[in-house]
Amino acid sequence: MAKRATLTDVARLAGLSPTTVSMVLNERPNSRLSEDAAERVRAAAAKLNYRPNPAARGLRLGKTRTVGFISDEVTITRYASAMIRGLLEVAEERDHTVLISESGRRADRIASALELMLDRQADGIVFGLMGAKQIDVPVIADVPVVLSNARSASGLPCVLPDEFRAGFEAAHYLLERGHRRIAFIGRSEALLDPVLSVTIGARYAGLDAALAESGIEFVHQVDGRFWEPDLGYAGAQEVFQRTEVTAIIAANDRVAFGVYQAAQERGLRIPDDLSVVSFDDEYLASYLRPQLTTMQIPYLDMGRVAMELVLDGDPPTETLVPMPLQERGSVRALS
Amino acid sequence: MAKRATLTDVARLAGLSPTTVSMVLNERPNSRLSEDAAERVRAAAAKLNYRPNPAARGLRLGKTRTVGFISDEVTITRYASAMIRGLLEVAEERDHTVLISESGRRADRIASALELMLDRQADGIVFGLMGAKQIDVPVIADVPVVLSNARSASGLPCVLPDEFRAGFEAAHYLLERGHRRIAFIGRSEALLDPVLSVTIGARYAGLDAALAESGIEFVHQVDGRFWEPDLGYAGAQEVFQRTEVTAIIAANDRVAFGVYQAAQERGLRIPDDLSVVSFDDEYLASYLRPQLTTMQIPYLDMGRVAMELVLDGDPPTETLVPMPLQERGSVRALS
DNA sequence: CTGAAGTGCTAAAAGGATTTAGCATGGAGA
DNA sequence: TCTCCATGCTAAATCCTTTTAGCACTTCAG
Repeated sequence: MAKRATLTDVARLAGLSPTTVSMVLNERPNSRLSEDAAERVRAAAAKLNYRPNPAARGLRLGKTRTVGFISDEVTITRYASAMIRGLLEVAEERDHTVLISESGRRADRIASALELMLDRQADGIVFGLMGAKQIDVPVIADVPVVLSNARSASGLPCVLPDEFRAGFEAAHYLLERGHRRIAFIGRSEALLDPVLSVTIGARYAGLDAALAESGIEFVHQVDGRFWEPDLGYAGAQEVFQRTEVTAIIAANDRVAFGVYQAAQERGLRIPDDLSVVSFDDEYLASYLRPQLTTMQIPYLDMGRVAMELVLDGDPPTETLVPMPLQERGSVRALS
Repeated sequence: MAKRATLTDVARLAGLSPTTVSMVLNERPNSRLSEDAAERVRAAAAKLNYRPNPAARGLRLGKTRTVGFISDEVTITRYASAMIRGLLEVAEERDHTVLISESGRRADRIASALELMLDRQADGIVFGLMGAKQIDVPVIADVPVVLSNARSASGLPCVLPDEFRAGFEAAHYLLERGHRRIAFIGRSEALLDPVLSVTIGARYAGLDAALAESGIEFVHQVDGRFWEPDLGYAGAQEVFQRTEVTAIIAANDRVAFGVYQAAQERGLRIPDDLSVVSFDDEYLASYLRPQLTTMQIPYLDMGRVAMELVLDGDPPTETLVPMPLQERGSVRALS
């Protein structure tokens, strides 16, 4: 593989100066160059397969066409990696690349990841969290910063899922299908703390608003802060003992998984005897049988939007991304 | 935030030349500089919070301390993102950063992702696949390339899980605990095609070798190429109808998930009535109850090893990474 | 006493792109 | 005829770091 062609090589071949070549290739607005020259430049560049040297360009421009992505554990866990896909998609569309770094949520590691990105002269920075929480990010003046699925106390621009609407729609979906005796598993005061979640409150509020609109309340609610299958299993058992329901809303898919297990043990068939709706759309949701109807956390779109905001600059304080309903087989319409 | 200090700024403050500063900070071996000068340089650098400009350095050196990672869908799916964690860990230890790009397994997209990385002057490239398959990667002379969880027809250096040993150990684990009547679900001739998998053959061979060592054979095997819960469910039903077993080896965790469902329906309790062992260690494995004993695909370590090989240069043709046994609750020792 | 070797440091070039300032040329207007 | 302006292009500076070549001085060996 021959050495990479430089601007000077192109200029020589085209019989013009590097200045001219640069101007043509960058299509500078106010440079009145002849169409003939432009044509020769383009031909020469193509012939030599010219690629601008990013280091040289970065040195001169102070821009690197690079965006840094720092996350608590988005990259490295399985839940939220769709966020990266969104970031990468947009970056590629806009001819940027993405530098990735992990850091827990320990402030010092965040700071050092950030420093790394700034050292590398990233043109912008996206912070992404797996769960929508509040984080402290050092404020930086130089480059645009956007938080994806997170909020900061300092009011940095952020992208969050529209949990209120999702909560509303989840409940509405059941109500619309005639359900009136509905239980909820996973209510927790503790989760209203922004350190743990900045969106759960909206999820609750959306659910409650939908029920209120129909003039009803949950027939039973199970408190629970740790949203794992255990909670769903025990919670569903509690529901079955206390009252009769036609539907259960689970705080997330893992809780719903537990509900499935409890239902099966009790001989209840989903969705014939019990409808289930939940939140998140983890991959688990499509493995269950019947597959789970759930409100998706839009990691992909949050990634896309965050990247767009960073690249466009001047992002608004808060951007909400819709959580689409994944309609599958766990809900039955009552006649 | 004041403008970033340059080498010249440091030199001025230290009362020395940029040359000297560069030599001190890079600790060049054969430059006999006074300890006094070195001390002054370090003090000045610290005071100005000097960070070398990576673009300038990259321009001069032709190195970027950057490694490109191209994958089919490792980043963007949930299964294998631990590989990235491994890559990032090692990169950080060695003061490198990772550029990430996705591309399906379509040759043109791979080529363009590769071109992107070379454009950006990556010092090395790692290709990572979610499932261990064969891919065609254009051979490049300039930079080291390592395949992680993949093999190429052209014999590029690769890192693969040690499936033979894993197969052997999985079977051995059951045999050691007194199991003799064992079924296997997920045998498939078709999967021996390297386009679909380059490791399944070894997995089978390891299983067979362990049984052979004990002088027995599987009491029943279920063929199946698509390793989803359906196969496990139907396969287990088939096993139960045909014969009596004390243990089932599932081709992967999703198949095992189906086995769990079939067992539960039939009133068999795991591990009391039926032991289950499988492969992969997806996160599903720890959600099942009882949790699944499974041979882990070592994505993290494959990532680490691949990055180390790229950074060290001159990687061997094939490196095997052990697949650790995740010992959980799905196996019972027969008295 | 002279030449060689060693010491501690620096000037200047190189790396490849972008950008500012400005050089010829030709035509239009006075 | 002379000035002015537009046109089409280029020389040279700039971004920041690394590296080569070498300067000026001292010490040592012969």
